Amino acid sequence: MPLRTSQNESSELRKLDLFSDMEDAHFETLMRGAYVQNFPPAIELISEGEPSDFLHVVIEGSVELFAGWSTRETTMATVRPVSTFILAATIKDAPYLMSARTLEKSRIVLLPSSDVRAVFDQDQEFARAVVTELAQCYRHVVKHSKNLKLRTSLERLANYLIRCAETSKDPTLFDLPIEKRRLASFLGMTPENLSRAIKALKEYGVVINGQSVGIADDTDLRRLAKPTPLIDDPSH
Amino acid sequence: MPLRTSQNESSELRKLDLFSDMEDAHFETLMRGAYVQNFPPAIELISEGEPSDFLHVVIEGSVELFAGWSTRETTMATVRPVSTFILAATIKDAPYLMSARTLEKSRIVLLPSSDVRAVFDQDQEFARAVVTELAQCYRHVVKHSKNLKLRTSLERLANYLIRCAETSKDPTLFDLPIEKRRLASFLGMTPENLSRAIKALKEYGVVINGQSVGIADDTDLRRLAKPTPLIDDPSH
DNA sequence: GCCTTGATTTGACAATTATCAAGTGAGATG
DNA sequence: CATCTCACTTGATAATTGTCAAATCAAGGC
Repeated sequence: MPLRTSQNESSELRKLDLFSDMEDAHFETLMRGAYVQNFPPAIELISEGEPSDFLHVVIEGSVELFAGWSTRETTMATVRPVSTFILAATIKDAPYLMSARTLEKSRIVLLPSSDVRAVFDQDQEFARAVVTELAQCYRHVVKHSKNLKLRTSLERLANYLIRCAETSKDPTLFDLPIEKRRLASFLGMTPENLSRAIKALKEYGVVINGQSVGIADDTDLRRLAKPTPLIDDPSH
Repeated sequence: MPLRTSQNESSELRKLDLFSDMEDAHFETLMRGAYVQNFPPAIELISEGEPSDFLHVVIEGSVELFAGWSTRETTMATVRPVSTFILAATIKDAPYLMSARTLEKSRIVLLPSSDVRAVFDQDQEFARAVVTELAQCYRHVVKHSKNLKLRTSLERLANYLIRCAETSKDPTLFDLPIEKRRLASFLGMTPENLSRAIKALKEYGVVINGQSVGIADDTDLRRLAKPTPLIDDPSH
C-alpha cells in the first residue's frame, strides 16, 4: 500500500536543489499529493512509452534507467539518493523515453506530474530550480553522447575509473559502485569486452579484483584517458 | 559590424515557441540587447569550453553543432531556421559543451545570456517556454544516445533515411539534407563506412546517387530499421 | 558445509567498424 | 576548356567489438 510522505521524508526532499527555494505553501501542495513506496530489488517502476504520471524521487536504494530496442537493452544511468528522475517527461507531459527499475530495496517518492506542472506555474523559485535541473540533465546526456562518439571503450572505462577515484575517499583503492555487467552496458560495451578492457588496463597501473579497484599511480592511466571537464565533470 | 535586429527579424523570432507567449515588454527588453550578424560559411561561431555569453538563433542558413576530444571530432546536430541553440549553457551560465560553425552563409541573432536569464525570472510564460524547450532538447539527446547504443550503423542510417522520407514532399525521391561526411559523423561512423552502408541498403530498395535518395518501396527498409517514436520521432 | 544460482571470465571465432592509400567524379576557377 | 580542389568511393588490411560456449568464481539458501 502506498503511504503519504512522513515529516522526515518531506524534509529530505526539501533539501534538494529542486525544492529548496520554493514557498512553503507550494511545497506543502506537492507533499499533499505525494506518495512514498518501498520496492524490492529488480522491480520495474516505469516502462518507456508509458504516459508520465509521476515525478519520481529516490530516497533510499538505487534505480537504473535503461532503454530497449528490438532485442537489445542498454543502461542509460544509475540514480542514487536523493535525486529525482524523469523530470523532462513530467514537464512536457510526454511519454517516458526510458524505463526504470530498482537495483536494490528502494524507497521512492511519487509526485503526480500534474501537481508538478501546476506548482511550476505558480512558484517562480521552483520554476528556476526546474529549469536549472533540466539544463543539468541535458548537459549530462550531451556528455554521455560525446563520450560514446569520441572515445573507444577502453578510453571510456579509463575515464570512468578516474572519475570514481576522484569521488571516492581513497583514490588509490575503492569499490566499483555498480555491477560490471551494468557498467559494461552503461559504457556501451558487452560484459566480455569490459572484462578484457579491465585486463588491458593492467598495463596502465589499474588492478581490479571483483568490485575492488586499485590505482597506485594514475599517471599512465591519465595519459590514456585524457579526461576533460567538458565530458567527464558532471557538475561542469 | 553587428547590427540591431530589424522589425522584420523581431517578428520572425516572436513566432518561435520560445518567445510567442511572453509579454510584449519583456520581448522588447530582449530585442533591445539583441544583435544580428551575417556570417560566411565555415565560421566557428562558438567554441566548446568558452563561457556562454549569448543565446543564438539561426534566422537564415544552417549551423553545425560539433564536439571534439583528443584528435577526434563529431557532429552532434544541425540547426536550421528558425531555431535557437545553446539554451542550456545560457540558462546554467555554464561553458558551452559544443562548438558551432556555419555550414553556409547564415544570419544569426545573438541574445545576451544575462538578458535571457533576467527575463526568465520576470516572465512566467517565457519561463514555461524555456523549460518546455529544454525538456525537448533533453529528450532529443536521449534519443540520440539510444540510437547510438542500441543500433548498428546500418540500422541508424536506415532509420535516418526513413525519417528524411517522412518529412520530405515526395517520400520516394528526395535529397540528403546534409553532406555525407557530416551525416557519417552525426550517425557515429566514418565516411568510408557510410559509403559502404549506402551500398548495403540497395538490398533493401534504397538507391542513392550523390545527394539524391530514391526509395520506391520502403517495406524491406522498415523491416530492417524498425523505427520507433521513442527514438526516431523528434516531436514525441 | 553443500548446492544452487547467476555473475564473471576466458577462449575461439565472427561481425562490425576504422584506417590507409589510391582512385573517381563533380563543381568551381581561371 | 583545362585544371584544381575536394568530397566521395573503393579496395586492402587492421583494429575493435560482439557472439557463443564453456569454465570459473562468489554469495546466499538449506
